Amino acid sequence: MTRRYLQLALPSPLRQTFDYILPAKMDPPPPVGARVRVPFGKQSLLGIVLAVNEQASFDEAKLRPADEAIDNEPVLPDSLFRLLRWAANYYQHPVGEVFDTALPVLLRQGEPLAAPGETRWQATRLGQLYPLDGTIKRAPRQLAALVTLREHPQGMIPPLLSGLGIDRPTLLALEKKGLAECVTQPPPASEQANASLREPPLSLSNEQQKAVSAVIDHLGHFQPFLLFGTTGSGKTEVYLQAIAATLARGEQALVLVPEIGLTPQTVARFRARFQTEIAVLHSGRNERERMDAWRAARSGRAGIVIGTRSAVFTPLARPGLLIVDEEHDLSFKQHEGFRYHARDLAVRRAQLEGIPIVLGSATPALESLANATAGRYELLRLRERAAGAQEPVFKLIDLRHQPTREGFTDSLLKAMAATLKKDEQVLVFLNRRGYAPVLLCHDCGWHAQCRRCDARPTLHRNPVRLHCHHCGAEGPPPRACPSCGSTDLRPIGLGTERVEDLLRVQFPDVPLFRVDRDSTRRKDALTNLTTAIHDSKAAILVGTQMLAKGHHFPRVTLVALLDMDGGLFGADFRASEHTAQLILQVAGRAGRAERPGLVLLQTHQPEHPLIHELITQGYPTFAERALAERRLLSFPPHGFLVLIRAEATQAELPAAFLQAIMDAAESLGHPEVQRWGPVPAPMERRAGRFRAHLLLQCPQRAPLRELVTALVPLIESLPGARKVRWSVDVDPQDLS
DNA sequence: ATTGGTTAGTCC
DNA sequence: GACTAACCAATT
Repeated sequence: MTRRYLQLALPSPLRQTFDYILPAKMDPPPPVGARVRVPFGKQSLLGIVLAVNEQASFDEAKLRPADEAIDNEPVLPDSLFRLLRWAANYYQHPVGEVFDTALPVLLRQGEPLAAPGETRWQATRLGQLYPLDGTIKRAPRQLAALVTLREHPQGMIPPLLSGLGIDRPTLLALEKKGLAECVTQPPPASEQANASLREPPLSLSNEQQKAVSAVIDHLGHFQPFLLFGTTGSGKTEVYLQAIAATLARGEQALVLVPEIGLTPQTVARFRARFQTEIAVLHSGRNERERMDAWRAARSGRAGIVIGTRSAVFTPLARPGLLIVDEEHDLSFKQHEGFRYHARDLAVRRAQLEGIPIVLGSATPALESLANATAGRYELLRLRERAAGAQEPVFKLIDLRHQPTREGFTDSLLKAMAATLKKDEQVLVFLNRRGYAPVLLCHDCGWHAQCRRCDARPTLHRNPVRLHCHHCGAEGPPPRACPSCGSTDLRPIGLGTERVEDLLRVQFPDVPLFRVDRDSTRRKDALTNLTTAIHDSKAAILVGTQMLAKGHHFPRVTLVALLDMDGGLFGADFRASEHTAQLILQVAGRAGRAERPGLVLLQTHQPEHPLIHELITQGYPTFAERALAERRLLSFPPHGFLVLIRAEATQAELPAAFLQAIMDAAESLGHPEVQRWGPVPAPMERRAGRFRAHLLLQCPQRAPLRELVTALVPLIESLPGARKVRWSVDVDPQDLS
């Protein structure tokens, strides 16, 4: 009798799999994708079976037997299992940690796959065909049990079986012979996703109808769509009707939304339309709630699954449609650990499942636009705003040679007063929270500096604090200048708190709502603010990008962008793309109902081609220009990037380590891959650690992937690898 | 001698 | 990452 071996993915940062002896008691062996408990050093860990092999790939004398099988069926469907293995390879991340990120915490701790009552016993294929007059005749109880199971091909729940006098040992004996199995089965039709609607669908414009039909025509086949529709053009209704068709086929839909976009309003809109159970997955839910939602999705009970980034890993019993809303949003990329991009993985998943995927945005990522132009995605345009709503009008206010009061020009204040007088609302956007970004000594030029970062802490007023937004350090501001003793310390620059103060003086009788991370920290604060805003007539809303995403304020007719100049000249190659997206998102808040909107942009650069082209020609023209620039530089999507980061408390270590990587890479060939660095990170010191980068760049994906695949094992064996924190970021979203 | 703190190596 | 054996240095 030859020994067999389990190849496992274990939750460990080591980029390898581990082999264990398959103990005799595990018969039949756990299937690929099942959880197994094993000893690991002095610990006991749960691993995922990647393969059952006839041979070990490790010194057999050192192998230990596995302890216990947790499941007798795979935890994930095959498509998802393959997605995760592919992702571990693509993102060069340890496969064990990849599975760890993808599975609910409770499942990783050994919680049963099925909730109580969800397991069913059934005859296996062999059990269906097995001759009843053969050897089993000598085991009458097993024979009777098998006959009963054969009569119930949809499976039987344990209480029903014990009611018929069939006990567990008998069933286990049948299982051991491979004649019966205990599985978590899709629930019977009565419990399955319900396709009927609670409320009738809205009527569609021609464009919307075309989009819905295009998606429905491809149900059952892989096809990516880019749904490019301006704010208010009714993208959500397209999703809803495509989902309705998916449910009608008895299939499930998975909807990914940005972190900030998963508001109770979003979920409420889905609940109002559909009869089916909706599973919701986001960071605000506790582990028990996540586990329940995960099970509802996996069992097929929930027809719709809505969630943020990590929900892309939710198993579906009958996958039918994938949707990524606001697909350009940065929150789809994980910025630590397993640095996956949920939008990209969603496309890959749709391909593995053989189902359509819709990427929706008013301001698509340049990558997605390029994919549409290249014909890899089918472009669905929604140009008209719904129900007669009009496009907002943009106007630039030249900040040069103009007196400003705390950042406001006179013409802006006048426009605000006029709007408020009509009982309409004004939205003032400034992407900087706190009171002022700098605290400066007027006598000697000293300014406050974070002790652990190369950054200035932001002054907050309520409570009065100096707060570093990069490392979280905070403390009271000095009462006198530490350098010269002067008490003339002045806040320089604008944050939302300061704008709030100024506007309360300027418009004392108008309700003012500030919406940023600080004002919405308390539970339900955001909900309370939005309802208060909806209940107000004239009002001023001051806020950061939190205001720009996902919320509808029908009374807002004037949007003021105080200062977008900062974003335009950011060092990062995506800075202008993100700024353009932000400008249009904020602008999209204006005039959504029957009232037309006005958008005022204050800028020192009124002739800047980006701003000018964006507001006169629109996003597609801007995108064309931006894509042409990217092509010249071989930046994404006309080239591919891998960023290797290193950080350490000692200043020289990161650069030295990265230089060692450069030297190691020398012997690996692939001269077509460009290497930049090592260079210090844009903010060299952050949270007390010095940081440096190495950028690998190549117009083609393949050579870059080959180089990185060969390089990562070399990095791991480098002597300095344990002295610095390092990471490999495939397709980095930013180069900081 | 004992404790505490760092370091290098293993984990199948 | 978790764990440990090995080492060194300061503390009793």
